[in-house]
Amino acid sequence: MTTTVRNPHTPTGARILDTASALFYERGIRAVGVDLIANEAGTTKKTLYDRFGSKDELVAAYLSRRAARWAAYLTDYLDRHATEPGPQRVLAVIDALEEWLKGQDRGCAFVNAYAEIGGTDHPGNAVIRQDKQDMRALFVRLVEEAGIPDPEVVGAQVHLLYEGAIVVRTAGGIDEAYDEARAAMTRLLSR
Amino acid sequence: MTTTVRNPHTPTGARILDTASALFYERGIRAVGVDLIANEAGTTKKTLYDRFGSKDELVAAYLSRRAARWAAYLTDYLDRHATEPGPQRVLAVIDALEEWLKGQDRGCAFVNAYAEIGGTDHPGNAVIRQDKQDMRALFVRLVEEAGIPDPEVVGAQVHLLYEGAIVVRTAGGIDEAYDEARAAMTRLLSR
DNA sequence: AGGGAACCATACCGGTCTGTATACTTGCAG
DNA sequence: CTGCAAGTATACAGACCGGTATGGTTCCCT
Repeated sequence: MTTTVRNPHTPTGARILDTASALFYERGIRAVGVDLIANEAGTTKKTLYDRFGSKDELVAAYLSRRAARWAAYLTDYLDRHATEPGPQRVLAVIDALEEWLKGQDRGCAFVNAYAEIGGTDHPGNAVIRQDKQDMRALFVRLVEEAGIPDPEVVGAQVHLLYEGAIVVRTAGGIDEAYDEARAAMTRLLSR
Repeated sequence: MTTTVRNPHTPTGARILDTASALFYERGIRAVGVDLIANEAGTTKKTLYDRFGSKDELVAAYLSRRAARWAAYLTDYLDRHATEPGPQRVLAVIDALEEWLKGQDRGCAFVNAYAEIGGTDHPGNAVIRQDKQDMRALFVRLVEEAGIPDPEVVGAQVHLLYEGAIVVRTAGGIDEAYDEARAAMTRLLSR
């Protein structure tokens, strides 16, 4: 009897996840079928299910990896563009976001995923919630390191501006959202 | 030859729209099929298509009516709870939102719809964009009536907090989001 | 009287959905 | 050399998708 431990970390598994990630983000989760993913990845549904077990778990893997990639991108960006603690380092999160989403109009992958799976028992929901809490914690930490009073309060408020800016920019089609967020953050971080 | 002008404003048409609205909001657009809508509304697909022409147009009708209802609800709420112009009337928009979404976890219908149809030529996209622009214009007007300088700038900033609060509250599961938004708005509206 | 809007019931269309089954090949590690 | 993970190819299951076709009934307005 062989227990066939599911291991997505194979060359084809990686190709499947890459393809699925691009399609899920670009078109939405329900809009993309496993047949399409397998074809575009140059493999078969059999292998997809051998690697990921179900579409839901593939979706969860997509969200997890996107969260990890964004975290890595953001950390790197901050270290390269705003080394010193201070308000500028908080604002630089918006710079990183703008760069990360440049030329795209699909907004936040987690907000989009929540629209499709929120309120269900889908394994992706934990990832979504975690991403928002992580972003909040990051803002609190940056505000604290900037030596600003009440970092818990101010960090949370700045986080709201960050999330609002993505929504307004993408769903609202308002290009100035990022600039507005930086200006509002500057006010909240002052004194 | 009869030109059969499509008119959704019939008793059954209203029932279809009511049913579809509840299902679309609760489960998402692609997750709900026209068969289910017709059954739940106690009618047939034939009548659904006679009234609305296509699923896309039914979705657009759902979004349009939700925008109209929220606008009416908000106007009424403000007139009853914060008659006088001033910062309190701006904050009351969050009160109204909290009441409007009370006991629900599906957040903003327009953000959710954008996640599923954004970037396509779906007729609902115009409604989504319009809703965000209307909310922005409302905030600018309320800030202006409050006698606060730079209402265009401050109104836009307050709008970011509003949109951010919905996302953080629902997708992030953070209950304090509304309180945080009111506190941040108070700071942006001061002096 | 008659025309048409509104509605119900049912069946069908081609396609897509997630997921499984069967059977085979390749390459590597003990 | 053998056992197994990883992969390909193809077919199928059963449900559901949006949308159309056919045919009939009720009721109102002219």
